[in-house]
Amino acid sequence: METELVFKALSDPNRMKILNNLCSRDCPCNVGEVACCCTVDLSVVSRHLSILKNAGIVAAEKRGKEVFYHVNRKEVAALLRQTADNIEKSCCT
Amino acid sequence: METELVFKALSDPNRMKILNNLCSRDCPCNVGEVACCCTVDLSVVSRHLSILKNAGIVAAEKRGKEVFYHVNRKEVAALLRQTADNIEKSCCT
DNA sequence: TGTATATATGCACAATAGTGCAATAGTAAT
DNA sequence: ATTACTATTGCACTATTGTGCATATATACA
Repeated sequence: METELVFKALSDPNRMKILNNLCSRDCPCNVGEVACCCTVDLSVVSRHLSILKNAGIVAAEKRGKEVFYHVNRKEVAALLRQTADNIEKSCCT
Repeated sequence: METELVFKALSDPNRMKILNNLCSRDCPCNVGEVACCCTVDLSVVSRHLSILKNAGIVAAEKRGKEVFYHVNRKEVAALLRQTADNIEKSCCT
């Protein structure tokens, strides 16, 4: 999980909406459900999810014809806290 | 201090280098010292610093003809920890 | 005043990233 | 096999962003 990829992934408004949407749910949800939170095309949401997945922020699980996404809560939180610690100390990587 | 601005600011490799450089120092330093860490033009570094400042990540203080920058360590760390908490709970804003 | 130094900004250009539409791949049911 | 549905990808287009050079601004000093 690379810090810079994570920050890059979190730097787009629609991806933040998507992440918020995913975070607010208890269960994984499919692309259609994720897409409800923003007005862009479903294909765009799919791409954003792929970026978030590539950054390690979310994970995907295929079930039938649907793909269910959920947030890697612990991992993302840990990375952010680690970065916070580093910034308070000396370096930020 | 807006979360999205902060993440956007942290999503560029040169700005991360700059932040690392600034973080690794005890004292504020001027643009020239900051610029040592990356190969881009000094004017580019100046712009990156302005983006970081605009995001609230660093602060500037003018002394004579130089401008000294330092990291707002506590504030940035607090924001990252807050975001981490939110992600672990329900929403991510 | 003139000159040197430090930083910021205007401008043009290249590279990157976000978007919508159409087409494709994969799966399930008829 | 065909149809219906979900998700992804190719493509073209637009918008945004990073960059270097030249110029401007600000300060200090001779």
